[in-house]
Amino acid sequence: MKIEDEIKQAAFRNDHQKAHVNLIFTANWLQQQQSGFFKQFGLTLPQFNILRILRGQHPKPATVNLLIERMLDKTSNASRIVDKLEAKELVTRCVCPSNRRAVDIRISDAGLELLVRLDAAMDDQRFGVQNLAPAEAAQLSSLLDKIRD
Amino acid sequence: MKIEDEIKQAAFRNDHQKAHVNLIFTANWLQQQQSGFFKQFGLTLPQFNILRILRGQHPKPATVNLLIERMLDKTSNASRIVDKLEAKELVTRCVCPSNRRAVDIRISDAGLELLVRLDAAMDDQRFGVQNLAPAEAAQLSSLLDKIRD
DNA sequence: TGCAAATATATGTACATACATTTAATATCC
DNA sequence: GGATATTAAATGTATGTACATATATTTGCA
Repeated sequence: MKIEDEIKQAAFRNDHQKAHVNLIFTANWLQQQQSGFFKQFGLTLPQFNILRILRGQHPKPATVNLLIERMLDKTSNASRIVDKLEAKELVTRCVCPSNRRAVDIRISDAGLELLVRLDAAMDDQRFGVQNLAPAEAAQLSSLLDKIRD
Repeated sequence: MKIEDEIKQAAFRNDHQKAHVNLIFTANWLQQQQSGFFKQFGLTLPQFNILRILRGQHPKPATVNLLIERMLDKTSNASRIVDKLEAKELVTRCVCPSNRRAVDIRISDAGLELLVRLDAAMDDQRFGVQNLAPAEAAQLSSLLDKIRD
């Protein structure tokens, strides 16, 4: 659906403003699609992102600092998200032996198993970007890169 | 900067996954740019969005329902955002005379004056979408519309 | 008329975000 | 070696988000 109809607003001032609003709106739409998906597995999107980073490190540990660096949203509070994952026993946390200020965080076996199930489910799930032809997807990435220049 | 470098991740599985991650990342980046901007004026982004809707209605009142319909993020809690705006005396709220279940919300003179200052400041501010040529901005909108089909 | 359903908003709870501050451990410099 | 600065993580507070529930008002129909 065109963005004008989607948000029931009169015309935009120009193509830039329209693209801007469309970008915020669409990313939000995508995030809602996904959070509904993750909820089936008892996870939130940030929790999933952290689990995925931990799998990338596995079997090496990650510190909170490393999580913050790698997270898509750099300003969020990794420490408290790890709290929730630890409560679900999807990760382990223990003081780093070589630097007792830092904390070694590792994905647990239960966490790895959960991600396996998620991978399978995600392959079945068709998120919106699948509506684009491969060339269109590449072009979208290129336009987005330009915005952040 | 290319998205691969931005999030320090190895190659993506395909153009679709890359576009997807890029979309979430970029919209987040934009929102952070903006929320820093609005903070100078003592507002958050959702508060600004609601003020803008109220200005669009002015001098007619809006109800909470109307705000929810018009807001970009439809699931957020308009009632409590109006609480904050009311505390700053940027809006007024009173029971609708013709339907005492509903509440008439209006932007105050102080709210209108704040938006005038914001408009001026936003014209000076160059958000990322300005990096795109007009045709590119139009194409971005068209790609985003396709994703939500 | 009176009672149930629908509507408009507000409130409660859990979680996430943004940002400042605190606590503890380590590094640095004199 | 000891005071000070730096670093890593956790915590506090205010705000926003998501979703369920509560409260009040109006509507509609038996």
